[in-house]
This record gives sequence, C-alpha cells and structure tokens, in this order.
Amino acid sequence: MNEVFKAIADSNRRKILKLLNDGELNAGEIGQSFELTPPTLSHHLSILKAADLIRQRREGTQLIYSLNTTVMQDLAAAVFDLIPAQTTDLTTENP
Amino acid sequence: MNEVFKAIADSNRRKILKLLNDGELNAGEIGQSFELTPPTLSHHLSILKAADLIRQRREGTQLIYSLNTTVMQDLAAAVFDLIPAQTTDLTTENP
DNA sequence: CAGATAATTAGACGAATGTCGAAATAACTT
DNA sequence: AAGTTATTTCGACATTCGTCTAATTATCTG
Repeated sequence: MNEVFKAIADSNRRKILKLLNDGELNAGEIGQSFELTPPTLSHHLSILKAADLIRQRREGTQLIYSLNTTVMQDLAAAVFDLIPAQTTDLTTENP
Repeated sequence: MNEVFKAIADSNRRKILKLLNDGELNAGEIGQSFELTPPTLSHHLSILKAADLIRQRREGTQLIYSLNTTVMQDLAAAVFDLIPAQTTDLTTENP
C-alpha cells in the first residue's frame, strides 16, 4: 500500500489516473495531455504500473494503459482508514 | 491539495494521522509509538501541519495535536475523484 | 533567577525523486 | 532487410526527502 501512496503523491501521475478514468489510452495519447518528454511519461507510467494502479497491454506497436479499479478501491479504503468514523458519512446509513 | 498528497505519502505520517483518529495527543505521546528522534517526529508533524491535516495548540509546556477533519474530508473527495464513477459504489443511492 | 522538561529549529548527509537527452527495443510496412 | 513509428531503458543531474546530532526556544517550578 505504501507504494500506492507514493505513486499518487505526484500530480502528473494523479492526472494520468484521471485521464484513464474515461477509458484506456495508449502512451502517446496520454502524453498529449502533458508537457513532458516521452521518457519522463514512461517513467511515471512504470511507477503507476509497479503500484498496480494501472495495467498495460500491447496492441501492435502501441502500449495501451487502463486503470486497475481493484487497487483504486483498496486505495479509497486505505484513505478512509485515516479518517475518524463519524467524519466519513458518505453512506447515510451506518448502524 | 498536492501538499496533502505529499504529506500522506509517508507511512510514519499516515500512522500519526491514525493515532490522532482516537483523539488528540501531545508530541511526546505521539513519539511513543515510533522509534524516531524527537526532531524527526517534529519534522513530520510540521509537514502535516503545513498541509493543514492537523492542528496544534499549546497547553503549558506541551503542544497538543489534533486532526483537521475538514481537510481529511477534502482528501477523501480528491481520492474519489481519481476513481471511475461506477467503481465508487459506497453510497448505494446515486441519482 | 536557575534548573528541568517539552518540543522546536538549524545544519548536515545519504537516499530517493522527477526530469532530460541519447540509445535501445518492439512491431509494423514496404 | 531496411526504414518508420511507438515506447522504453540507460545514465546523468539537480532537487526534495527522511533522518540524525547539536543547539535553541518556551514554559513551568523551586
């Protein structure tokens, strides 16, 4: 889990996650939203991948990235764990 | 918000937040849960404070720390923002 | 005021991070 | 096989980070 928190500590990486919210994208498409060189983008993607926040698959010459929603949910749970119980009142029905 | 994500990237700092979940504590009390020198602890506290995740008040010779639940909730919201809508199904009634 | 206790600030240091340019890989196309 | 396109890996570099020891500040008490 520590790796996940480190991964989302960078705003570029959080932006990548948000982009993937709307569906999978290849590396080049992701890069169009940033002013970073391809190596830097690739580095960020590899950190997100190492944290298992995203998945990668190849399609011909391009690598296509998508969110790993399972780990995203684990992250949400871990964040809630940081917050006092009464405070976290998103579900209006807690016994 | 970036400062908040940086702040929770460190596991010692997340542990501090969890400790404060159960109520306010002074610096010394927090320190008892760690094997860190007082200066290091103080440093982590100052980062949490700069991110406005915790509040500090003095009582005599000791400094007492408590959670700032407002920012904790902002954090939770920001994390949800990273996650696809359907995935985040904690509240079973979303219009 | 002098001493004790609680905690911080200052300064140093190695490790980790974000970025880049250059070189390498992978897969397709001709 | 050679060229093109997509993306990564390598190596370098400045900056930030987490930690420590030493020194300082703040508050109380005899």
